[in-house]
Amino acid sequence: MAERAQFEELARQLSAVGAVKRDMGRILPPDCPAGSAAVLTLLGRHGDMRMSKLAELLAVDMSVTSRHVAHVAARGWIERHPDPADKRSRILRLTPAGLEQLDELSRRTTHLLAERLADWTDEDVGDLIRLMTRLRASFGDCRSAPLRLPEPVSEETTRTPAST
Amino acid sequence: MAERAQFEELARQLSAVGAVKRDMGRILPPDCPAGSAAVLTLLGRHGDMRMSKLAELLAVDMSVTSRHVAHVAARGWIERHPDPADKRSRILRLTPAGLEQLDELSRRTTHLLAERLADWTDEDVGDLIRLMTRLRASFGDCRSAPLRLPEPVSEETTRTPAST
DNA sequence: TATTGTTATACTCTATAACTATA
DNA sequence: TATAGTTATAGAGTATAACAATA
Repeated sequence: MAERAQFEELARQLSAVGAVKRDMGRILPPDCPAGSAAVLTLLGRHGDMRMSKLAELLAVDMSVTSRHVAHVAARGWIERHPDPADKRSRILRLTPAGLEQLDELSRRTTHLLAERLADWTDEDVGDLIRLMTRLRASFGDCRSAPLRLPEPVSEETTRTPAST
Repeated sequence: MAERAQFEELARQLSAVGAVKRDMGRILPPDCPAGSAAVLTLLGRHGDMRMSKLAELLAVDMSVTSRHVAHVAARGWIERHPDPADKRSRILRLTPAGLEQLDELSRRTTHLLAERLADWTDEDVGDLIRLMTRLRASFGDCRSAPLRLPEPVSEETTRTPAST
């Protein structure tokens, strides 16, 4: 168990990491704020899903999810299909334009991070990712979905954000 | 240098850490939102300072700092003294009531983190603090260093022109 | 009656720009 | 003219509550 001073420092770092997030937000494409980018990213990683599932992954209220999704859908980046199994639900799916947008997002964030973290080793970045993932999990975050981040690109037919 | 997939994952974690921050925000005392808490914390940690210095530590615009400070001052948690060396400046100082509020803040955040991170070792927390601190340092003065974006792949996008 | 999703409303945080007071 | 700080305005993100459609 850590000490009080450490917890206070962690709280400070959590508060201050907003500056990094804002910096990332400044290089987003036009009409694609952070909320939209998160929607596209999660759909790209986890595939088609319902609103409620997306809200869970975003860890925000469904009303917030609805707004972000409406924004993204209005720009043609996703489509909302009726769920044959439950007419109340809507299945979200990336469009080809959405895949392009997602690729542009990936290119920009990758470029920014590669520049800012030029002196970080692969292991440094991996450690930070692992600890942040664990932090979210410790806060009762249901988002720890089986994300096959490692390298399972066995097939290219599904929506993978066109990396490489 | 890390790889693209790693950078994408880090971007996702940065986006998602907002859920943790919101969870922390929910246990703040009445009339003390996150912005106010950050002001009190930084004054408690670094001692009396001017607005411009506080804005730098907060990593937000001075106008934002001014609003937070006004909120905190209106509740009697800090005082704004004239700077004898520069009459444009104001020296910020915690009041006894501010110190009490700061202690309450510390108690609540420590309690929450101690509960959420019950299975974290002292070293785990230290590693996360170190890496987040380094992350912020690597982004440094992100506000004054606009990033040059790579050229879009094929289509002509409507990006902000030149920006110079 | 419960659940899925949308919409209305309000609040927090932030940046830009215009403004004042002083250097 | 330049700087420290304030205020007005606008935009993004979020949560709560009321609502509609379906289970």
